[in-house]
Amino acid sequence: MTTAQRPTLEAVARRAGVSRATVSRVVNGSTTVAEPIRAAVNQAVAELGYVPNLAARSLVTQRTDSIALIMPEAATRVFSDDQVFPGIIRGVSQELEAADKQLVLMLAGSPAGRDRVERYTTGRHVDGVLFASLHGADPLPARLARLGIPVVCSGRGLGDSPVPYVDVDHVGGVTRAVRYLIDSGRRRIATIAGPQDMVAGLARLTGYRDTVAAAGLPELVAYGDFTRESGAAAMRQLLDADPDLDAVFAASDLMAHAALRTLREAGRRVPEDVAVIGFDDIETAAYTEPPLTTVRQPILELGRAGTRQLLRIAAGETVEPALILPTELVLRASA
Amino acid sequence: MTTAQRPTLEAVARRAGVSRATVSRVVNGSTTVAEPIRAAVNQAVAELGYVPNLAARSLVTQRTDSIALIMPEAATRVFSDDQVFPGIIRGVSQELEAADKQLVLMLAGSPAGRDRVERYTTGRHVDGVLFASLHGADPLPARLARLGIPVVCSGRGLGDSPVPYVDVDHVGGVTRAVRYLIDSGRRRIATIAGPQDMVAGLARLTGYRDTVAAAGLPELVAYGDFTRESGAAAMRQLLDADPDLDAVFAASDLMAHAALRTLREAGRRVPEDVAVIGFDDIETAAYTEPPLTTVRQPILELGRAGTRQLLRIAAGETVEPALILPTELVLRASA
DNA sequence: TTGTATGCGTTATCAG
DNA sequence: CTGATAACGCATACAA
Repeated sequence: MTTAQRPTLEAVARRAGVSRATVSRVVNGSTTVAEPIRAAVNQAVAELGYVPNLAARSLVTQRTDSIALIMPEAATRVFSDDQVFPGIIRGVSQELEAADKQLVLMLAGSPAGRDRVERYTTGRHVDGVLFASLHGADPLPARLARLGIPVVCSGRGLGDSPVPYVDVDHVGGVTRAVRYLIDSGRRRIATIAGPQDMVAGLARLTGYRDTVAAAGLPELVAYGDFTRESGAAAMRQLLDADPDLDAVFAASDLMAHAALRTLREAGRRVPEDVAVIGFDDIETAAYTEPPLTTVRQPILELGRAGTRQLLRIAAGETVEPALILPTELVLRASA
Repeated sequence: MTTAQRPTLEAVARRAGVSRATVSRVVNGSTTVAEPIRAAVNQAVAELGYVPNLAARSLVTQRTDSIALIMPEAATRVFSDDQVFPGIIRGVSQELEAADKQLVLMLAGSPAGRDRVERYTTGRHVDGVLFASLHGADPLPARLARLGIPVVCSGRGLGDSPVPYVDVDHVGGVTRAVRYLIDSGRRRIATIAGPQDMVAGLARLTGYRDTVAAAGLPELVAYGDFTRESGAAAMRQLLDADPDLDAVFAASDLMAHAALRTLREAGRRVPEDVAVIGFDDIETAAYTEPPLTTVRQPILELGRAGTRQLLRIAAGETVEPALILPTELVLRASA
């Protein structure tokens, strides 16, 4: 284990026969350095394999060149089977890579984890914080914002906080889906709603309610938490409550997938007897039996957009308080 | 944007009426501090909301209290639909949380991303590096190890590098699966192999080959890359090559899922005509038509174990060069 | 047990 | 355009 001493600015300076300050200038791309000197320095850097010490740099610059992505750990469990979790991360990562910043990922599950996130972020160990899939009305984003720390929520949080957010057009997507069912002649349209402590759950339910109400149709609601198990249970409830229902909109593809099976087990044909539409457009949606009609949300873009906003704030710009990404109805065989 | 000046050790010291050194001792839990003084310091820390500056600390300690998790970006795409990606991350995250270290996630997709990873890790900006799902014979892990940087590979890399790794028992799992097919009376057992530039792809194919050979049965191989599309294509090839095959082992559940559909489209009943077994045990496996028999790998544990090994190395301990986690055959309806 | 002094590797402010 | 030199905030050897 040869802990090879890492070359410092000083070493490079000696080798190139210049001062530390000059090396620093070259390394940071200052334009006020004579060409031959710059070349000499660059050569020394290459020869020694010099890499700046980030700790030292950030001590003086007050920047860390890293941002934190906070996700409730539940998200990684609930969404383990869809693209939300990996999608957000990939989006964030892509945008960060372009900005040459690091991604510090924090999964806040336990209360201890929450504390840890709070300590870390309030401690200004990162240049900005991106929250994803917030549950309930978390006060942390607003607190960070008050401390002057750049914050963005990817997926709006509950409650009215002054924190900028990006989200997808839940209501618009659901409205299109339910209206499509209505236009296809469905009249007893049920919904499997998502968790009501998340905007994604609430907004999708609202979209359903408003649309069936506007058409003068009755509403029929059961609740799940986006998972398959909960979707199956909700579908059974719905069937019990109204054996004659002829369509169901599920607030997640996972729940829709489970509904498909539950309907089959109950002897219903999809889409002949009951039409089914989901939300997300996970990859599996194209492989269900029958393939699932669903509302696609641009999940990767959600991560990217949130990150872009965050970087802009960190750069001192001001950004629009809300950014809504479009959703799209993807027609397959289930409706 | 009130950039409230953050309190430093100095400020706490003044407030508590002691020296900086003493505050530092208390903050770092040194036992050689008199109780009343400790109390006074802790109170001052609380009142001022003091949080240590990590950059300053790591400048002097030479530690960063963070580790990097490197994943080829392809993994997040290919595995977007299964648990591998989120599972590893969750496992790593859990173990890191217990150790109070941060997770720096790097998705190395493009060549530029690779360079970035290399610069960052060789620059000793993290206390250790965990590689996941290596493709090909990446020289980076070995190079880091030579530089004295703690490294572990989660999922063994190709080639014989001296880098410690943790992996699952691919061969054992596949052997059990194929033997189960043989014991069920299947005689024309095909396989959809994974990418041959990854150990996961290679080892699973080896397990298949050895087992059918030992039983004196013919081998029938088509190749995929773990994705559904590739699985569908491979299944068609297989059917063309041997319309009478009566079983297929797919090296991933995604490919098995696609095979299920392809078989149905080809008029085969599963499991009556053709038995199907997958590998991974993703959540979707329980929801396919019919539910998929598969080899379960402990993916979360893979992340955890890798992280534990890494932390031990970083702590100066030596660890076993290889750690193999058991796999398990999960019987459902498809075989 | 506590305080003093030093240095970690950079960037930034000033002279020259 | 370049070179001293002073912070940045902390941990630690050493002295008291």
